[in-house]
Amino acid sequence: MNNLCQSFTDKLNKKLSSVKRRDLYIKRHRILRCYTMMLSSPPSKYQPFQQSYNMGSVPNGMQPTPYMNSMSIAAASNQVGFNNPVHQGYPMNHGHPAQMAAAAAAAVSPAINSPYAGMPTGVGISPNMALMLNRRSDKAYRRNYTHAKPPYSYISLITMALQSSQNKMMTLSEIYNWIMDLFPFYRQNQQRWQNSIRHSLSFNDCFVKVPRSADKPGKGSYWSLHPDAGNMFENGCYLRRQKRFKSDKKMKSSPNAEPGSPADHIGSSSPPPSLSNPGSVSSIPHDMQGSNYVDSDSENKTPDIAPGMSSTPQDIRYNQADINQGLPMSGSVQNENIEASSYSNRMPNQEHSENLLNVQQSVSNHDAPISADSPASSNAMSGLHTLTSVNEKNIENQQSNLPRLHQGTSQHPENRIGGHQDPHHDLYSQYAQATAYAAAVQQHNPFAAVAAAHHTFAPHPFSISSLMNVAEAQPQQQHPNQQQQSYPQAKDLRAYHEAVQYYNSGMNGFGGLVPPPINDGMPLHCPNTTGPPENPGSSAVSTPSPSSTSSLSQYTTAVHYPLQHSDQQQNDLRNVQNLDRPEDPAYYQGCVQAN
DNA sequence: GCCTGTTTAGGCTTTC
DNA sequence: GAAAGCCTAAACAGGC
Repeated sequence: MNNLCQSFTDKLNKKLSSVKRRDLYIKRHRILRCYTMMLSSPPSKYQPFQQSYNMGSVPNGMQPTPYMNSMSIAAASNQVGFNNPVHQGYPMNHGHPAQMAAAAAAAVSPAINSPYAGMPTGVGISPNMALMLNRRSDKAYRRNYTHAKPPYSYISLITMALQSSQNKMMTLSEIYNWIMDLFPFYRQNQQRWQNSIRHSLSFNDCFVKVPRSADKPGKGSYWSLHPDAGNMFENGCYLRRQKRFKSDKKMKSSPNAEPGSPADHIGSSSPPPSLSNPGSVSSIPHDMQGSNYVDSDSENKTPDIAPGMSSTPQDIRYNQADINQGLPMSGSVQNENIEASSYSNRMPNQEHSENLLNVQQSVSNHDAPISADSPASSNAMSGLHTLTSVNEKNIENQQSNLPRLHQGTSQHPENRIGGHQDPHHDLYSQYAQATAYAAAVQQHNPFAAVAAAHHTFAPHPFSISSLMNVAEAQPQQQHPNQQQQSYPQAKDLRAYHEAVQYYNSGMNGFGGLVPPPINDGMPLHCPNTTGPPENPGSSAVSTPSPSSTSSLSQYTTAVHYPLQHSDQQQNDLRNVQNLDRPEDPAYYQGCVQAN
């Protein structure tokens, strides 16, 4: 009996072992096929990665440094993931040289040790995969993504920097620092790219020079974005402009510009108000500025919009200029500033903007809560009630648009991700915003209403909002022995890495196939099969943290959502990945890595 | 001298 | 193939 049991157990174990081996083989085979296809198409020379140097070699006549030697060590450890320290002295995770070995070892277990742990987008890579990649003669694939050139153009970088600035303007050196702070790649060869930055600033009409104020002496002028250039990167995706901005004439005072408005200070010697009051500028989230799913003729309509959900650049400019004029984002409530926001050439939505101003001003001081009985609160609620009817209509519009979220593949040019359009993102984001705003209004909560109006829901993953929010969400730890660096807080590069993957994914029209969702060699497991919310208007709308799994899954969805591929390509993708996943974004909510 | 800003030129890639 | 967008290099001028 014992022998029988033992025999049975042995057979069972053998069978299980066989099954495991077979499963492992299948998994590896799938992965191999995926990457074989992905790598089979020769990368374009235009892809910035090819310009980044290979590990173990010295590019562009640079002298080899200990740092580069460290990179070679990491390369020898098959570390193709993102665990490499960026630079000695930069406060990145694993950034200390003494942690090099640990970082290299961490490459085989990125889900645990990586600063990007939990990323469902396959940032890690298994030793087998790394070995496979190393077999390729093309050394470009053995690069450290941390030091790969970001996929953003210089114009994009400048735009991002300026958008991230509180004043929406920066000096040249501030732009330099911002870029170096966010992208370690640009901490080298500074002369080269900084020359290009200066060239871009001068050459492109989208950037305008703003003279310094008398009370802020210093070298160089401030640089700002041309107000009409606000939609260069339509939906907040900064990978590449859709169309170059051309100004007929160098920025002059526009007919609608009032003295003191940003436009009026271009080329003038008087300082814009934001210079003397740095905290005075609010901003409509850039991610919503370019949302252009609204009908094209909406410019001619009285905008039925919620704050921050303007449909045209003109509306945005007006709102933002209005806010810039009169709204102190910090400090006490100043009702008199409303008076300062009156324009001679009023636009149709001026009243709307003033209502928003009214609300915003009343709630802008978070340090001094406004009591329900205070004039400020009354003022806020007055403006809020005025806005309510407008927003109810807007929410209806959002709801009517939302079903397009689930319509699957669309080949309309505006829907191409490759064209930096992601209507799914825009619709969902704005619907979420409208819903949250409406809820706040219904609750007579001006604080929440303003927060909702100016909150970016699920911003474009490569927008400046995503970059900065993710960075803030993960404060960096500094080594106790580390000196204070010139870059006070190196940004988390996760969004950048996501952009890198997006760039390589082929979803932007630059070639290549979508890489499989692999993390440490294992396919992702998506437990959420509940599909899209049946009632989009329900409380299902949430506001995921940019760094949350949910948010990242939305990104994953965006990347793997085969919008612009042909049927054949989509079939190829499915065959390669053998995943048979539904195309509905909601399917991927809450994806986690399989054990 | 260094930094900032402008301009010109050439080359590459992608799109139409 | 042309046009557009982008990158890189370089020369030059002016200001600090």
